[in-house]
Amino acid sequence: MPSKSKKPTIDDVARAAGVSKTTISRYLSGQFDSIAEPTREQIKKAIEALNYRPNRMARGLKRDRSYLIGFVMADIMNPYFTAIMRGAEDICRKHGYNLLVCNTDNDPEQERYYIDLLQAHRIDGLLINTTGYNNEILSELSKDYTSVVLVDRRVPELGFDMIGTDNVQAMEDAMRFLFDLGYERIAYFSEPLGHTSTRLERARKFVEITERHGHPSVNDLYEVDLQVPGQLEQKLEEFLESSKGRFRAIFTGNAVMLLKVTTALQHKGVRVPEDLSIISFDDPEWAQLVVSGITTIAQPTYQIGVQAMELVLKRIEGSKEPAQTIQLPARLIARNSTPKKG
Amino acid sequence: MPSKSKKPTIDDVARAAGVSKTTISRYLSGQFDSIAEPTREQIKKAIEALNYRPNRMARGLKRDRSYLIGFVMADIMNPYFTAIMRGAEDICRKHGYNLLVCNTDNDPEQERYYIDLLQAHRIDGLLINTTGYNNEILSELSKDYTSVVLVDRRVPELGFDMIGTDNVQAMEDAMRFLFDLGYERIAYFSEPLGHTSTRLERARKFVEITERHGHPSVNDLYEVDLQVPGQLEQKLEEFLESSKGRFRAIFTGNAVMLLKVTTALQHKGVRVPEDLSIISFDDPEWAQLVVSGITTIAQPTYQIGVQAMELVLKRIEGSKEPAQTIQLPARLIARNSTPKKG
DNA sequence: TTGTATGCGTTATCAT
DNA sequence: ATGATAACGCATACAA
Repeated sequence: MPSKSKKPTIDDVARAAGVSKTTISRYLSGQFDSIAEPTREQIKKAIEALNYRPNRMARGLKRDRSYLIGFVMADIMNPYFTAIMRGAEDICRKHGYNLLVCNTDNDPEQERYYIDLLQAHRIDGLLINTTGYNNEILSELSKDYTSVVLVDRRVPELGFDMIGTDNVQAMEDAMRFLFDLGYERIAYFSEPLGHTSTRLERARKFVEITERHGHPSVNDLYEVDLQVPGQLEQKLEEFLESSKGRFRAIFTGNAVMLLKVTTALQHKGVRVPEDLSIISFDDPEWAQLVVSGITTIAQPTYQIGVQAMELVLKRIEGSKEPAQTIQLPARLIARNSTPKKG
Repeated sequence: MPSKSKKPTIDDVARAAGVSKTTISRYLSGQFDSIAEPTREQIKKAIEALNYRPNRMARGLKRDRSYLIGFVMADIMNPYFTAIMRGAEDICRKHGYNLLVCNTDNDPEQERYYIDLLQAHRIDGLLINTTGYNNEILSELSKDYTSVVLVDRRVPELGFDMIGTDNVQAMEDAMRFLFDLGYERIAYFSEPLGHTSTRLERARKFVEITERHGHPSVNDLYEVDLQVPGQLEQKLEEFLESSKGRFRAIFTGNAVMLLKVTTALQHKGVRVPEDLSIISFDDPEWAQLVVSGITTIAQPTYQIGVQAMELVLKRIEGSKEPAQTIQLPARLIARNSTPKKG
């Protein structure tokens, strides 16, 4: 048979079952009690025989629902986002929706492009980890009936549901942990703060706590752009020099930074924890293996994904509750990279 | 204004621009030369004023094209698949398509569920890393005009395009590398072979090469189910015992196994590479950090994703070329975990 | 319990 | 260069 074997439609099924398409439609939407037993059987057989799958584009057009949910993240290769995606995907599947995954590389333009595309697909909901530079667009999106949930990064003025880690609490726990251990000098290495709420919250809290303890504060907040070759090495050297002889630690803002710092340290021949201690946000799978265990702050990534999806689904089902901001607690995992002084 | 601000349609634009919807449609599909300059301007303005986005469900219904591409993988949290996804996504975006990401956990039933759902969305193409238990379904899918490209795992009887790593060559390179170094005993640790072509190819080749060299062969092929607690530790112990005193190495089938093995070894107090050498398929970011560098076989994951997407797009555009199987070369990265004998 | 008719937002055919 | 109209596959209001 030549290639023109198009997919069967509801009309084909109706014909095969000897009833009208309305009845088929009823069957498809589960209104079994208003269908006679024998016809129900007929329909079932016809559907199986034809291997019929209702066309979601047609259904979506009619019902104004796509059963598509957008997932827009900065970097889908980053295990942090991947874990969130995994959680979101699990819930999504359970509810018969599909995930449209988009990668922005933290580029506002790419983000805009994708929001447009997703709008064209008439997504029912959107999970987004926004660059923070497309607020007006996001705001309009929500006016058009699309439920938006902010993931990881917050944008208060948008009034959307938001879910992420409790960064302030996490930072406080971590700093207290370090001070209790006797650290005299702590540097915080972050990617450029920009408009990224996560980075901003952590950095600000770091400065605040560090000042409260009479430490050099701002001077030990290092913003490094990992795209610029040599920048990390230079700032690292800067800190190592200025903190020579002190009981010191480097605190990295995420697993990417941790990997880079650890690698650079290894090249420099700096020993962890003998010469320098390390602690980091995120808990990559390899944290326990490197330098006999790196102390980390594990974020509930999977849970964030799960709850974000649950939130958006609730909105899609019509919930009109006021927007909520959920901050899940992080968990500090002490390992050998942060010993006690002495 | 209350919530009923539905999205503008092509009719709204037509009205606003003072022309018929046909003309708008022409404009949208880029047939500018058959539209007068002034009307073109009108239309442009109207579209911007209304913030109009053509509805892809409607367009899809009419043109029988969804601009959606399915991406069905065993584990979207595994960096191996993530890297592939990243490559696929990059190409996808360039062509105005969207990725529908699905996670199967290697479960045939979940795979079936998703194939169904994707069919309902009338995906134009599918990238799949199949469990190998749904061949008939996949076969029918392709009859219905859906282009399928196999990623990573092959299923010859399906006659689909396939792209992955050249496992045979990679295994040969790695084994020669080890033999040249003087290894007397090599164990291969794989996840359960099942129907997974990748695992089968590597394991078979391992046995073949090992026999050719007069080694114990099959006995040193370990299939371990990581879900079963203690199984890895037990088989590890088995090998360590039986190979005591020999110049030996463990070869792991992927990064997941490598992580587990390395962790277990660390707990056992086995030193790498003093007591035992290690080499692994995949090149996770942390490979260079652990035990002063683990020798790996890096697969061209990003490239696989790129080419897989390019293949599927070519099919969507109508290519009728015979199905091709592309095997990209892997790259052995020698590090300190595999020293020379003596 | 079942069927008829209309419309969802597009594109395509055929006119003008 | 532009427009009227008929599909695309489904859901729904209204009839019977």
